[in-house]
Amino acid sequence: MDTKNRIMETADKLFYFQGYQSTGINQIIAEANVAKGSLYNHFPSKRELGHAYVKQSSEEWFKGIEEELEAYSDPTQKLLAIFSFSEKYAQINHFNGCRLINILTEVTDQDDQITTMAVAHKQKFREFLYQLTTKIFTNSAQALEISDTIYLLYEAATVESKIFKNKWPIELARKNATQILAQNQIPNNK
Amino acid sequence: MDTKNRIMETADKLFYFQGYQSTGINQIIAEANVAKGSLYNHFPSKRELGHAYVKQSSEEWFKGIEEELEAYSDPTQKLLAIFSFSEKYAQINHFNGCRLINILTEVTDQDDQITTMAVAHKQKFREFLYQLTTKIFTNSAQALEISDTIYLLYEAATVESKIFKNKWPIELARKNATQILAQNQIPNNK
DNA sequence: GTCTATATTGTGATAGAC
DNA sequence: GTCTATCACAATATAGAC
Repeated sequence: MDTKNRIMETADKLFYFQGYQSTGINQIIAEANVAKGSLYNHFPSKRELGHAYVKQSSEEWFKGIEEELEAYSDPTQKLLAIFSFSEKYAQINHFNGCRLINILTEVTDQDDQITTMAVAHKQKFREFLYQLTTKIFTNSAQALEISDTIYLLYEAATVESKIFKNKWPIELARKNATQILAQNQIPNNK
Repeated sequence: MDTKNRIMETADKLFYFQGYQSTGINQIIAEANVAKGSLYNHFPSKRELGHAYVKQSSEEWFKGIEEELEAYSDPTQKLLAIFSFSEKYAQINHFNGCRLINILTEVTDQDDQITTMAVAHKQKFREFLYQLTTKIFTNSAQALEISDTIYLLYEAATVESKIFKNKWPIELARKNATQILAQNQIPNNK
């Protein structure tokens, strides 16, 4: 593997599992077996490496979600499949939560590009859910309310499964999302 | 105000708004107008100051919740009042989220006392909600499912209002919690 | 208890040889 | 492009005067 990829892989592991602020350049170059000069050749600063990490984290996450949803054609099933992805993601990542939320919490500067990119990622996810939901509910206000509720449930599932190191929040979020979609989808034929 | 309180007040402000890892001892003593020796007289290490911060954050939060709920006697109204508290807390704190979740994300060591205390805080909140919910639903399994769902909604509201710097997640969480309680509370008289 | 001064280690970043 | 060596500065923590 080439130098840049070794740096990125090590940075991803350390930024995510050890924390962005708690991880120094020295540790990254040591574990990636790269000289300090080489790192600064590819990334002019730690912040720029952070930007690359955030960009990659977002892209990989959406890639994973889209692959998971590919298996379904029904929008309701697609919407519920996000919780299956959440469970897989959590298991692979030892219940360490969302890369974007984690770094957003660590970088408190609102004007920092890391913050901007993380918020944009979440906004993109909300819109992704809304697009799926409008295929089920034609009323756009109702669709937005339902898609954002599913968004809240998904996010809570991620954060709380990290806190408790357990998948119960994901299961419960999925159950609630299922009920919400079932309640609203078919009008009561009385 | 005495030295210890000045340290605690400054530490609270900086740990919460600037971040625990991003805040150094030097900045705390400078802004609190205290000498380094004085800080280390009261707190033997930064970690111990962190423990005190977490303990105080948890106590203040529960105090705020309990004061908010005092106004109501009906358990359903009490449960919904947590979202009114959330809104007040968010507004006072400039949508900076939960002190416990934030520091939990920054301190990645699972064995650290800060982590343990933050998880215990969340567990205590879950039990608090469960106790209120059992007053409405006698079936304990159903009560747990409903109380944990409200817990998830509350947590998502806090985290997402921090991300978007907006109260819409709190309003939406409250609306969903209202529906869940209404749907289950009164059996359909057909 | 509070202060000044200092010790020690680690940080992000740079210069220049190869 | 990658390396070694080194910079200036900030981190946590300690020693000892008052």
